[in-house]
Amino acid sequence: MSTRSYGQYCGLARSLDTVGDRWSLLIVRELLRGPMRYGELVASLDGIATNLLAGRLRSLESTGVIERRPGETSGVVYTLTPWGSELRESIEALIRWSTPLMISGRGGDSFEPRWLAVALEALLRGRTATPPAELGLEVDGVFMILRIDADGPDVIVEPERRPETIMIAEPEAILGLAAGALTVEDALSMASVHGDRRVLSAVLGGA
Amino acid sequence: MSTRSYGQYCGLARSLDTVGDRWSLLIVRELLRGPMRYGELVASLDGIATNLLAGRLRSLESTGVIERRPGETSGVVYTLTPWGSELRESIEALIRWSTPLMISGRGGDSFEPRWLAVALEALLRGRTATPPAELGLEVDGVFMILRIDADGPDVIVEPERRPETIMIAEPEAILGLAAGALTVEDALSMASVHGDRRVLSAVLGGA
DNA sequence: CCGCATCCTCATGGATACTG
DNA sequence: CAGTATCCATGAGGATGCGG
Repeated sequence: MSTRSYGQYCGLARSLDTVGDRWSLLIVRELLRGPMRYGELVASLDGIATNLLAGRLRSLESTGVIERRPGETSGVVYTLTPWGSELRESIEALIRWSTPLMISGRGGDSFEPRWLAVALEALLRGRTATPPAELGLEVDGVFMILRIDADGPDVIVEPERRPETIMIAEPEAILGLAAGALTVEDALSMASVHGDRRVLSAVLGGA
Repeated sequence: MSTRSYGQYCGLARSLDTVGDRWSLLIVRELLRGPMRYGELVASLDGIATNLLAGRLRSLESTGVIERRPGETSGVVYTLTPWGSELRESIEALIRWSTPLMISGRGGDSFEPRWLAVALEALLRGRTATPPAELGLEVDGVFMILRIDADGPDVIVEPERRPETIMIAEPEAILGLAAGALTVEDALSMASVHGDRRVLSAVLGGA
């Protein structure tokens, strides 16, 4: 379908032959948080042409990165294969690398809380806590829980319940804190916190 | 110059805005092993149009990924900035992900020993050895030393001296062994080894 | 020479309309 | 809702020219 192969017997080149075209990795990013329908992908990847999305989905399916499945109720849903899920490592590495690009601010770009969930897990990967610590986050009107326990970080978007400590902030403040580019004091000056601020430090602050 | 921005306030999208166009990450891969001249890049990235290479180099320089410097004797050399070097993590993750794409064999693709050096470091990252273990590799007529010590793996291409144990093989056999997709016996049947085979197991074989 | 810039052709991406 | 079909804009690939 799309890309010409680089024709190089090199792992990077072959990876890029597979997921290197425009939009492909963003599609995988969306599916990292669970199966999605075609329409949801169109909505989330604002601006993608529908023919391009259809082409990418077919290409990713043919290379074994994603699978088409009958939906629970109707239609089809797209999901990552086990090998496709292993792209999480690469995607998280690129997200960590992007820190200087992100702390410069949102500008006029669009924003989805789901992207923040992926980014927080990437930035906090390797961090563990016993006993588990939970922090509520309200961003762009969407509520989520960031939990760190012995298994590492995990973000739940739109959970049923709400933890005691809650931070209401712009994505910049939360990302800056998680990336270590902002002190807790700086972040607090850009946010509103209810509950115990020590929880905030414990979860999002430096080690 | 090139890419349209995705317009998303997401670390992955912003990373791809910066290094996501065709050839960009392959240029970074080349520079991971040291500064290179324009002509060397043209030769190594077989198939890249010269105007494209010039454009990518300008773009990568303007975003702070690489730097132009006066060469030791004459001309200019391109080198990674510290931030650019941090792409190693992402590139190595993509290389590890490519394992299924690589063990299928070389096909008609071109091959550079330098790419194997990067791949071996990616696949063996995290592995350490005390005392240090050294294995010589001869691939495509090029000699290299793979050394694993307390700091992790390191590959030297075209070294001065030669270690005692040397494996002469196709890249597929070496990669398959390093990736754990081949047993030592299988790899041996595809290769010729001089010296102590236990060194081969210790360096390239499973833990 | 080496380090690009120009020119031309064609494949790919982008926007929108349309259909099973 | 889940895509195709169509048409235009842009970027990639290849050959060649040119200045320091």
